Amino acid sequence: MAETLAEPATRTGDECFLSDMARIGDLPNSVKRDLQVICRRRLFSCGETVAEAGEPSEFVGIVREGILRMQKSLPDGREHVVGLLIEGDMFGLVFGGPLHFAIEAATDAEIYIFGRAAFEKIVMSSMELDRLLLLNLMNELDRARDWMVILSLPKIRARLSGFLIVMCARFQKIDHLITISRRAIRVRIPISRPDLAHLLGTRVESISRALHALADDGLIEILQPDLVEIRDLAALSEETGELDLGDPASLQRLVRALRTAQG
Amino acid sequence: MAETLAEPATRTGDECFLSDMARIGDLPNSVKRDLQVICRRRLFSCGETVAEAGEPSEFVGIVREGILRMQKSLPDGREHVVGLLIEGDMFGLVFGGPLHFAIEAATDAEIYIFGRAAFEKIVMSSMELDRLLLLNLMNELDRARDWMVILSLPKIRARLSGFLIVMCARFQKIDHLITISRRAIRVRIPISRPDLAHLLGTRVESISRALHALADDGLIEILQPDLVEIRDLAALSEETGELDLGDPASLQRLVRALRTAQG
DNA sequence: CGGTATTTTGAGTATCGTCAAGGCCAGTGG
DNA sequence: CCACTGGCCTTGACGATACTCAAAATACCG
Repeated sequence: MAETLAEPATRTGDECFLSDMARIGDLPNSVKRDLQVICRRRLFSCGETVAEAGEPSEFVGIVREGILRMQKSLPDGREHVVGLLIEGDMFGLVFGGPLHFAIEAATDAEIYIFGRAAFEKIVMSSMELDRLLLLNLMNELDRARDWMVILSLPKIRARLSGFLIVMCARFQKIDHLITISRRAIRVRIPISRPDLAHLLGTRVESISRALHALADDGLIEILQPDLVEIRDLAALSEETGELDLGDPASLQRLVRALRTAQG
Repeated sequence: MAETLAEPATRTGDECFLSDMARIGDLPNSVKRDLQVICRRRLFSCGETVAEAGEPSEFVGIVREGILRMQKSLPDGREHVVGLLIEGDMFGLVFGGPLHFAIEAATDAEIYIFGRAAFEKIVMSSMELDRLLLLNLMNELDRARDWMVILSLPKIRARLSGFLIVMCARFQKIDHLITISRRAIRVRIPISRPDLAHLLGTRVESISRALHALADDGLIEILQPDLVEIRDLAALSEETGELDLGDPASLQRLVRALRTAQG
């Protein structure tokens, strides 16, 4: 299935593309070469299914561009978003059983795909790649726990605030999602309202109301439906009850960057 | 700190205790021997802190008996439960940075502890142990996602139902938590109401009300505050919107066991 | 038996979910 | 070029649910 549109990723002038990906650049050259050989590039357009749930996951993927959403499909037809995958994220169980959720493109996306068997072979030959997988998993686990903390906040306002903060902390490196203007941080919300509602465990209407409530109180400004400017990061953080979401250090880095831009 | 009360685990007649632990028994004998040597046994009483958040996690642990809770501590003093660890579960980041949450004993617990440096050395020498760590992490990730799905259910009744079902599915092997009587399944809730409330993202009062609401509708019976009998597992499952939580197979096993006991 | 902690119940308020309607934007076809 | 359609976001009103505060009941422990 995945092979139909796949094309070899070893194009001229792009031989070291893997080095761009988060953390993969640190691998020994021999491993990178091996990965390069089995790597295929695929494009998905928004809404397309990348991997079905319940299948043994015939490939491992790395997101090159765009956003994927992981979702559990409920028997009644509704779907529940349990996480987002962004640039540099890996997915697909490497040695495990079937996937417990589906993966779909939340935006147009570009993905690097590795056949599972071949990938596992390389993993077994490289301690470094093995370690990378382990770290990647720990990272994902941390993120899942962050979502848990956010989801268990009682009010939608607080959950939405948590979401925005996580976006800031984690998606900093994605330049077209977070931009630091002279006066504030601008966050582009990369998923639709229904998806966001599912992710935060609520309905579209509540999301809308909470967002505008935050705007009315001056914590944020809604420039476009999917583009908000954070006016008061500290207050936003207070909304969540001051939890330290994601990597506190990366938030501080953001605050520093903001001060530099202002001063 | 952990060393003060620790004692060597290599007691007479107990040399292969590690084999009892989930999945560790499958490791090659040489690895088990290596682990055995650095393993220490520690007892924690209910409420004690096993590991602080923010520390680089000086050891790796495996729960032998009892329940630990993982929690994020909020600056305002409250604490947020993000997961439970039971018999056979491993914890402690192996190659990673600092722990992002604290671990406390939710009941009296017995734990096997491995010094981190020594443990990592063994991991690096054993592909099998390395793989075990990977699988363990994937398992935890799955569980975290299950919690996410439960937490994003809108009604407390549904979340509580989800919790009970997860208890049934995952804690089956722990004999003193789940017992199958002739007519129904009995679940012992191993954590206090405040902890349960935090875990499900609500307040103690709401937990109490939801629990009694389920009881009034005949889905469960409250034998003791922390001991409920499930009268109608199917209906309980419907409350959650029919999500397939945890391992559906293990629930089916439970249902079969129940039928056997009844027939 | 008394004292403390936990659990439950109650009443009032705030929030959220639901249903319904309206506005905005993009793509389609006349 | 414009009306039409469908999807998405927003707004409003109403009922259901959950949170807050307070107090009573129960279990737990010495």
